[in-house]
Amino acid sequence: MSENSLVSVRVDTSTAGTTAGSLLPKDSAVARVDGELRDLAYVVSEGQTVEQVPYGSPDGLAVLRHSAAHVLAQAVQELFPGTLLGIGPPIENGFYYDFLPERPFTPEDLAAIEKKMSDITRQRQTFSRRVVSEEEALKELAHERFKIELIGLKGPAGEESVEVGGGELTIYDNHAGSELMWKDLCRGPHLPTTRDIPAFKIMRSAAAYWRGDQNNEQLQRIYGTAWASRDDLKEHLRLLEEAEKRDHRRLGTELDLFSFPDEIGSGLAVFHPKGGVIKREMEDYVRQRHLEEGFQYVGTPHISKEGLFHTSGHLPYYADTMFPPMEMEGSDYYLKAMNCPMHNLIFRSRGRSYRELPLRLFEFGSVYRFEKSGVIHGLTRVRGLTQDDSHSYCTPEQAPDEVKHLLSFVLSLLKDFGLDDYYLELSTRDDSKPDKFVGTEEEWSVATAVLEKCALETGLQLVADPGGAAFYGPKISVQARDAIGRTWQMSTIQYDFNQPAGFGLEYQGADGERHQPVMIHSAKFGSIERFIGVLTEHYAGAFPAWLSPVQVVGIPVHSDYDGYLHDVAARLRVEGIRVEVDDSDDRMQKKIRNAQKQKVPFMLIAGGEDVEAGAVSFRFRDGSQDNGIPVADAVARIVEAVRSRA
RNA sequence: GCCGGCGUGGCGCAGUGGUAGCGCAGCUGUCUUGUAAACAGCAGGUCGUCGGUUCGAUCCCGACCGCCGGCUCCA
Repeated sequence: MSENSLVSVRVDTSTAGTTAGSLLPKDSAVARVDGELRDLAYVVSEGQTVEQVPYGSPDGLAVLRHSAAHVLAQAVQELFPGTLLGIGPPIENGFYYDFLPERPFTPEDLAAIEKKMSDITRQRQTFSRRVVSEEEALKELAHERFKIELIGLKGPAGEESVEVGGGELTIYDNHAGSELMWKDLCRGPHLPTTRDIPAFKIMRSAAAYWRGDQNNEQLQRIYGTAWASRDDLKEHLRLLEEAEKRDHRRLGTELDLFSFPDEIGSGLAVFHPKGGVIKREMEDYVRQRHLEEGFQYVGTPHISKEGLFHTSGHLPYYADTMFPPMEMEGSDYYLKAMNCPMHNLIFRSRGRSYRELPLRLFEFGSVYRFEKSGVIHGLTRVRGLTQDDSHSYCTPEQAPDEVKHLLSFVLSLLKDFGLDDYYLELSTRDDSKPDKFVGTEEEWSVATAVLEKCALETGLQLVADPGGAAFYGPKISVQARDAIGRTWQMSTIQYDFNQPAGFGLEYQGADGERHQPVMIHSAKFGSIERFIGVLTEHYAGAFPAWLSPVQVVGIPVHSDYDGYLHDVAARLRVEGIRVEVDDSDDRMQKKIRNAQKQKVPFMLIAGGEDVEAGAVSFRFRDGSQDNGIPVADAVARIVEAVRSRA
């Protein structure tokens, strides 16, 4: 990321032997010397190129966050002697450090730790780098068993972590004056002193498995955020607050859209009338679009005898994530976790001709997945969900066109729901775990090549996801970015050569022979529930008019005009508009406030002036107004806004 | 599933070893005139569930259920 405007110095005879920092402007966090990040204290030699790495640059931020992580660890060890260190890398927006304390941290502990960190930064302790041999490192860090483990893991050059680089081992010492305050195994680089960390804040503590493996010991992780300035920190905290206001779980309650009654069970949502409106509008629209795209609407039950899921191959693989079976009349019945097996039976219900292909079946299929208790999250991770699920049965030759067809269909649908910022992900099999995937290498590479080619043709960014495939075939997924930049897996398109074989699916070809079709699985929203959750956050609850539970609220300036607005409402209602008149005893101002809080797209206000003119006055969600609009025009305007899905 | 935190009227929150309050919402009444909160009164909770400690538990302890933050996982 070396930009032209940044200072770049070539070391000559006169500057050789000085430090990198002495050649750079004050706002440099570290230096880049011949492409490598170095401490500002790095002693340069002739012929080297020294570049500035400002605090606000990506590398500068990573360094200052890493330095903040060190300060955190130092604070923790000063307050809680005996606490062992894990790792402490910079991450997006901040940093964390993992610890093994004698007892987990309390909120009070975190406050004390933050205060101690401030003390350390005020002391202007220097970070100084020291190269050590492996023997020295093992000796100095003998009491830190996690660090010892990392030293043991030190691989050849190229395999690097924040603790141990590929080449040499280094320890960073923190000095206050000449006194050694603390040290940590670290490859660096760091800011010159603890005082140079411009702004930080401790955010939360949580548990994390050592080296990310749930078979390992669980450590206590402390998360912090750190920035190049106080203002940046404030802005970050403001964004977090903003995100919290958009949280679909909160908006779901405030807007009376849905809830999760404890009595039903974890991860099982009920949609209230207002959420039901959104759900129905989405479903109606998507059903219509599927019909237009050549899909046939079908219906299947929620449960099945277990044999079906053995045939599909799901049961031996995914019994863990299915609800346990119910025994009835000598058979075990399972709640379905996927719809494809049942669609396969529809395909197989009679002989099929090549003339019917691609045969496209579609339904809103409700499935149940026993997600682990800790992963359930609002509408985005539930145990009962409805997929807008389709299966296209086609010849292998037709498969590429069908995938392309589905991709463009999916993308146009997302666009209609205001999501137009996305990238694709290609999930492939993990060759090191052949037992998790069914089918031959040949089949996988054919299927993967088809998906990859189609994905690349969209011109969208394509990200690899090795090992992320379903057991029966590779997958393209659409990762959509919402209004505040978070990404969500929405649509999926999967190429499956396995289930057609398992179910013995076949069609009669033009040659009179029987052939096996391939099937392309696709969910456009993914799950209706998740999509509603994502849309809620994307729009911060202010849904476009066509999806709004209440599209128009009539607000009389005085109760004398209730009747007039009821007449206006009736004219809207015959156009299919969801309209209410607030004829309660509240003042007009209160009614506006209520409608505003419910994020109603159109408020129609009427007083004496409007009645005389046969008009109404618009107030929009953004607070702007358009007064004295003739009723016929107002109706037309609202109808148009809804019809155009604007 | 794991670690930690939390669970008080519909919602948001106080609070205490001697069976509970506030704001909003609700109901009733009096009001209502131009773009984000009129006023008054009333009603509403066996303090998540089940055990235990105690003369006595919403408060202390345990289990379970649920929620939250992470980790792991996500066909």
